[in-house]
Amino acid sequence: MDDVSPLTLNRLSVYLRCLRRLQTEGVQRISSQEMARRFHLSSTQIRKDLAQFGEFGIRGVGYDVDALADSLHGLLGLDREHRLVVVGMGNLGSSLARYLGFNSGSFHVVAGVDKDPEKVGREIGGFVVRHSDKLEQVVRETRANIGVLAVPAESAQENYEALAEAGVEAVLNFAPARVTRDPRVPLKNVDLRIQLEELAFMLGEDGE
Amino acid sequence: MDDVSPLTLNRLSVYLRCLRRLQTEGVQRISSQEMARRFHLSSTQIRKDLAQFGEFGIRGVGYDVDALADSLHGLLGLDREHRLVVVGMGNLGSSLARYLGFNSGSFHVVAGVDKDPEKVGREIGGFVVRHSDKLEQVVRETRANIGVLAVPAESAQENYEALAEAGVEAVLNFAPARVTRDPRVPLKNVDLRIQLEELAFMLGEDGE
DNA sequence: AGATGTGAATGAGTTCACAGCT
DNA sequence: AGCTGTGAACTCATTCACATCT
Repeated sequence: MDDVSPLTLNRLSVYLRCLRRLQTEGVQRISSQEMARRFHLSSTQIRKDLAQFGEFGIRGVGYDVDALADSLHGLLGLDREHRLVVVGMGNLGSSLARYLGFNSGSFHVVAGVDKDPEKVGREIGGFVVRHSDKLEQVVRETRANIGVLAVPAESAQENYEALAEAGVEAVLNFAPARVTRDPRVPLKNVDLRIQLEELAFMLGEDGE
Repeated sequence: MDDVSPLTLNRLSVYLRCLRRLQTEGVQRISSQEMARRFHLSSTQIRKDLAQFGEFGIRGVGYDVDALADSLHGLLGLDREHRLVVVGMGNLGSSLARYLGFNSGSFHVVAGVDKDPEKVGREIGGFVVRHSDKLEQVVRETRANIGVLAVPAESAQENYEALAEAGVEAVLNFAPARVTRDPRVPLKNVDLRIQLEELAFMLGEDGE
């Protein structure tokens, strides 16, 4: 299993979501074409994407919805429980803690830290905010394995490093900043402003 | 100006952010190489990306930071004011309203609606929540031009259509659902679960 | 000299077309 | 007959290499 492009990976998540929906509708088998039609995907691409990980279908028939959903679930690492620690409990951070906390499934927010003593001690989304100085200890105690960066752009780098140091295995960065990666700690950026700016550009382009 | 790939577009946003940072540091001129080095980008790519929109640099010298920032700012449509209406004022929606409200710049959250009468009337992030039935009226009154979908997956489609109907020019979708596009109303999906699942996969892959 | 802007070369990602299984 | 899985063709994106300008 060489390495998988982020594009493929995103699509696998999408496929899983589509399959979940089919499950709720009681669909048991589906062909790539039918799935493509229903969810506006490409049937060839579905097959190519899946082919990277094995043969999940039955020729002449299609895919078993439950079986494929289970396979993708496992593939994406969702059979492990993932424990998130949020760094920066400002507006964005506390919103994320509350929001992601609900989403349960395989992801749970287990801790939050902030360097502002004012915020330390508050209870948000099922845990008590701790001070950033205690990050390493917090990670150890809660066995958090994913860090969520919700700090201002200026302090993104240092907090990423602190998370890496504290022992998390991956970081999701919401700060609008380019962070230099530690090769051992995968990083994904989620930048809301970029998304908005992309939309803004589209508006300008073709007029109404 | 044919049409621009989303990848290029995202990078333009990144470049703009880098330039803003250079401005705060008082840097007046920068070469593509220096910029690439500082922010972990590719110098060729910077030049190729910019070349799609004109000639912004001075050969032998580099780019004027202020001038280039202004150009990108305009290119991305940030000299217009964009007015956002949030649909679905649950956990995610109200968080977004508060968060995006702060981020000022060219984007302002001017309204929010929800179909739950319980939520109608609350004040969040500078406006009073209105009922979803009034969406068209709200859009007209506030001159909102971008819709933000923060509803459950099941109702994403109908609310996208309602937004299109009500006259917004583009939609940012936070619901984890595949929405069928209206060709007149550009749609961008932001799916936090996909991001988390991508990270989860990376963890599984290489072990620690 | 030094940096931009750009055709040409390479690489990545997607689609086509069909062999092969059920 | 119908649908999967996949090499081959194609399209899109990135990188290279250099002519061009200050």
